[in-house]
Amino acid sequence: MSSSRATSIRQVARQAGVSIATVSRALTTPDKVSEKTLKKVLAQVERSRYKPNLLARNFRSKRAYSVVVLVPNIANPFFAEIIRGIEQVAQQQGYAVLLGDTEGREDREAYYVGLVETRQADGLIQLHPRLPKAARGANGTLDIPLVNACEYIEDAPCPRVGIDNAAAAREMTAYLLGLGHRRIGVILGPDSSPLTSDRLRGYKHGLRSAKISADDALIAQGDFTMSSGSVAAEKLFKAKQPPTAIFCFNDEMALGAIRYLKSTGRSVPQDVSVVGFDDIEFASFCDPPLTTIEQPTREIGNKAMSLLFDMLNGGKPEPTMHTLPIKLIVRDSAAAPPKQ
Amino acid sequence: MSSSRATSIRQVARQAGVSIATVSRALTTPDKVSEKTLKKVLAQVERSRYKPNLLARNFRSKRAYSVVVLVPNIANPFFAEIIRGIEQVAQQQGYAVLLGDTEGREDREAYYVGLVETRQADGLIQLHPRLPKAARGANGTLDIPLVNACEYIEDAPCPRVGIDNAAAAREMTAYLLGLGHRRIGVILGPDSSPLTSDRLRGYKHGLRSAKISADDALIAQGDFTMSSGSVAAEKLFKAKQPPTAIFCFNDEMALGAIRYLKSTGRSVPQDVSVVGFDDIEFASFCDPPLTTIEQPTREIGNKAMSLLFDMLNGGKPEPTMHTLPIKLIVRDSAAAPPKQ
DNA sequence: TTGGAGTCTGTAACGGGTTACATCGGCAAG
DNA sequence: CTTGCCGATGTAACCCGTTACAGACTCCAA
Repeated sequence: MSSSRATSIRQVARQAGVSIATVSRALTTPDKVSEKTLKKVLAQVERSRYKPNLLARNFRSKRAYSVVVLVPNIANPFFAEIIRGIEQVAQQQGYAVLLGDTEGREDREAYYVGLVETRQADGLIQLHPRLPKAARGANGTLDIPLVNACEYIEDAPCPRVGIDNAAAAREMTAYLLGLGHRRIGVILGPDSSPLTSDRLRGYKHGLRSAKISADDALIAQGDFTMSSGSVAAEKLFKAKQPPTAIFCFNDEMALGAIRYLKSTGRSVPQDVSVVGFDDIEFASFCDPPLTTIEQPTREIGNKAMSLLFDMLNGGKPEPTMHTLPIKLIVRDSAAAPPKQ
Repeated sequence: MSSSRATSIRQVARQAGVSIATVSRALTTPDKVSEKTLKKVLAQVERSRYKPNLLARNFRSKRAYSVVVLVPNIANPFFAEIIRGIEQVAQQQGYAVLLGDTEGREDREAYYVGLVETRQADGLIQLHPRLPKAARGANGTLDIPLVNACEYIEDAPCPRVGIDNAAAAREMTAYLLGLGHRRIGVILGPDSSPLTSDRLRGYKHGLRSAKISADDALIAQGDFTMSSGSVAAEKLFKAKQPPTAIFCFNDEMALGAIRYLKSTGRSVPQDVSVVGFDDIEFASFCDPPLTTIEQPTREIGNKAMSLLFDMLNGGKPEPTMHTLPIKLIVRDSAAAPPKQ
């Protein structure tokens, strides 16, 4: 709060009896300064409680040393974990993380892209499936350094990091088939999400491998919220031939589905099996503990930030996909189907 | 990505045939420029896709237009909601939010305080109960603009926003007493958290009003995690006279307690009532839906940012407490105690 | 016609660092 | 005793905006 102007490098220089260049060097490249001078300068820095003004430093170096993370909803624990991963390596590399919770609104998205365009931030990590309009340059290439995580953007000209959603869904489907299920319902994410179609493809592939044909009556739409899970489950169970297992494309919807099933007196997994996707923290604490797919959230975040860092340091923005491994977590929400 | 240097205000000025000052004025104080010139300048700005370098602007104005939010764990949905509230008004006021997830580590805390000291950020909102060492100046006053939210800091010389924890706990205790409970256990948060002692005081006050004396065997320690809730519940129920209701000082611990109780074959709320605190999103979706205290998270965030904004604009850092109202949310996890 | 007020515009200083380049001194080799 | 090299230091330009101040011009009243 002290309204007195902060000490500047010039004052420190004067009081230490050296030039400002020497002070600057003492602080940023100490090996370019003789030991004697270094000691003298650092002592004075200490004495006058000098803190370099990073606004000035960053201005000079044309870097903000911060990156924006665009996320649809920070209150979603899955995204939160990824952000922790991002922040972890950002901090190691001297970058700060600007939180860009868009709450799904495009104007906010544009606002945060604007931060990069005006150099308040150096790059952007996107957890959305959608490429911000503003980020796409005239000729189709990227205008700003951007990395895409989790939800991938179709043919975006930027690095992506995530998992093999199709393979994961196939694995889960195979697991349910292995338990003896033949009618497996799915609750999808929103249409706009490419990973929904990947997971759906994996699911269908899994069924096909077991020579089971997909049935549209077993497919319900959700939007990754718990309440949508309840609604979708209800729809599946109002059909003529309800499933014996439900594969939800995220854990929240699985929780919602379980809630609906319990409310109708069915028990999980005795009557119906329910599995999720993501392995959020609550998945292991709900009742019953959820069988699900664990995503390497930390690692996704770490990797995304590393990739962005490379781009910021001259790396080419190669549009390669970095696939990280998932793990099937077996808990108690899926079991063999009830005997007829 | 374009490595070509960005267009500067000088180029725009030259190409528009005016001085740099005129361009600057056209963009920041358009009413100081004649209509004709304004149009000419803006046209050129448009044509050359000029974006002012905010690094330079901020440097000049000695403001970073960003604030740090220090949070112990962003993956905690309660904190996430508060951050959303902060971000909402930050954006309105032209500030960016730097995420400071400390993961409980002091070095990270110091790092983020450093961002403010070096002017990469203008102020700090703290969701921790602890005042960062670095923030406290020589004479006990604050060195940096700081606002404290949720968890308050004892005698910190800064504005605080939160709820009346004692009153909330008293209300919840009264509710349980009203249902007929006489042996009400509590699961506390960590000792370091002042709000734990406030809630405990409210609980005891509630009991006293009903002429019930507190029993230390009914008090168990937790740390706000789900697993600690399970452990604490176990401790309470291994005692000679277990409680008929448990008041957990947050929802996660309540979920953990419920999980333990179910694992021992007890049902909630028929055998034991369990209530929480915070009203996180999962509270309404667990089984049974949790009776709890709703905190006005959005509003806490909004208010905290407004207060910080005022401080940054010359307001005095008055150490006043801003108390926001809570609401008792009755769901299905508490009922009358079983008849003996 | 002149003075003065008011509007618009331009010149240039400024902010607080970094860094290219120049300078200086010491020391070893010739 | 030079010369040359090298490490340490200083000088000053530079980054890109904002803004104080001054100058030019218009318009109107005296």
